[in-house]
Amino acid sequence: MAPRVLHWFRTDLRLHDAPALVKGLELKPEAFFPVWAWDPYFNFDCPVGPNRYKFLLESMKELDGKLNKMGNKLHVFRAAPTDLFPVLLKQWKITHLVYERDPAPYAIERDESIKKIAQDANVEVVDIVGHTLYDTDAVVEKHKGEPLTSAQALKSAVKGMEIPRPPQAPKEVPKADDLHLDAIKKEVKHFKPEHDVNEEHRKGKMTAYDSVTGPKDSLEPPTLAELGYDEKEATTSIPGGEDEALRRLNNWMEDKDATATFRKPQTSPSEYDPPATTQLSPYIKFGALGVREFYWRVNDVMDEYDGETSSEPENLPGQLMFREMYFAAQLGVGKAYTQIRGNKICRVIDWKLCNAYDEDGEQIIPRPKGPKEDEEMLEKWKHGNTGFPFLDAAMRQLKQEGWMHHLARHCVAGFLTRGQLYISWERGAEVFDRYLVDRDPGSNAGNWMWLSCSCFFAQYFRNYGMTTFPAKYDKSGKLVRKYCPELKDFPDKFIYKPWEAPEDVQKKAGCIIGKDYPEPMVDEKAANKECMGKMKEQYAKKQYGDSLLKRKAK
DNA sequence: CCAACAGTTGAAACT
DNA sequence: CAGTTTCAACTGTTG
Repeated sequence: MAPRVLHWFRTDLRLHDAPALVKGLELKPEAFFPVWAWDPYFNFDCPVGPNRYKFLLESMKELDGKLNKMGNKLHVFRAAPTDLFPVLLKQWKITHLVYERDPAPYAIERDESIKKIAQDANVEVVDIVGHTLYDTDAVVEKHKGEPLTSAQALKSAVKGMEIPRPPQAPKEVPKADDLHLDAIKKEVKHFKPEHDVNEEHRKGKMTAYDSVTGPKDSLEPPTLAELGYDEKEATTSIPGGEDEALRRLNNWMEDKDATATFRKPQTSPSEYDPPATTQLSPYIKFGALGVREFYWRVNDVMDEYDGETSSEPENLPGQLMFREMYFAAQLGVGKAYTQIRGNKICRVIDWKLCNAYDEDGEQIIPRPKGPKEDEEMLEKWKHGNTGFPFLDAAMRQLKQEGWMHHLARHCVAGFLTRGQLYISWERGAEVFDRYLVDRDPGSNAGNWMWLSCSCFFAQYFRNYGMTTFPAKYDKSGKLVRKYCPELKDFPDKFIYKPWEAPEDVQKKAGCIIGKDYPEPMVDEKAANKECMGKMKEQYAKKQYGDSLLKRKAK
């Protein structure tokens, strides 16, 4: 029987460096069906703001356009994959289901179900590594099945493993044939949400799931309006799509000095136009940029470079290695990786506003509110109203652009958790999940554990100064002047600490502290001292998240 | 087993 | 006075 291939796009919205796509095409299918399942899980169980949707939709649209030129299209269905695939496989007489492997816990569980469905339908599943540089399963196996928690451990584990060169982008794809949409519409279960963690974004009516095939059987992705989101709130200036990803990559690679001598800790978090880092993370997240393409392009530039190059972990390949490490940590821990409870690598600290669980150990969604005072502190942090200009600028940039420089993420994360507010990193990760365009559960939860000294990093007495840290990179307060415009006329001297400016300076700047911009919400030094004392106590317990489960079992 | 060391900082004490 | 060095509430990895 001639192969009939369903290519399931998930982490690979691209044609270049697409090993799974190439593999499917090598089967020489008589019919080829590119599919995207608009999965309710990502819409109702994961926090997601308008910017990430905008970026995703642009990336999907561009890929769809490229497939159109080759006489095909990206067929978007609005259903849970487990409801959708049994029907598609049958109606389209699929012989091979092909996809790029996704090493996140939700994806693994989902794909296991899909594999069973495929097996029952006598369909061969072809899953190919491509979202990561290394095969994450192999990395964790090499580490005796344990999660990896250091760059060094990753280095040892991947010794001898090759990173393949990316394959060429296909120039043509076979056509799909009869879609049998009427039968599909009849057979696929209609989805109704039980809960919705994104209510705060849905100002309009949510019609996205009214039909499995979309309005007029268009098989288009839902618009922001269909999701009930306000399009005006999608304010990011980072455009989605593979073309833009490659344009940005090429642009960076042309600057051989910057590429070959890149040192992350020395890049300024105050630069925003353009930023001091590559800002390629959103593209990698959705697979608009192939990570192996990025890796090899950087490597080639560094190989050919005459001068002295920077080294890991500070250089560009080193950044990608952190990503690999987080994936390998996440895979080793499993579903509990994004929370404290049940997470064996995560230190238990008596943070405020931790996740809540019912008697069966299921997380209660939405989370019941904590003490009013704590919730108010979280809100101030979330919306950039803490009274610390650099922190507020960074948080407002996050909300507006869906992106923040890595070192600014350090600064705001330190403040929320071990630095000043002593609020659980779970809350911080949730806010980042909501607003980041590049949100990836492995890297995001991983970095939050790192910054809160819950795992990966332990020197809790190394703290970020809300005024000193930004000043190290930029005395002029560029980022503050851009994202906290009410402070833009303060002199440099006071830009990170306007509350210290004398009254006449505040008047001249047209901004009275406590009226036009908030007073600092805490005494930075005093709060930090208190936090460090608590961290010392909590560290002495030497307790990890898996112990919370054991106690429960008794 | 132990020692050395690295780990995306800050502040104070130094040249 | 600007730039550099040192130490400070620790832990995990490596040899």
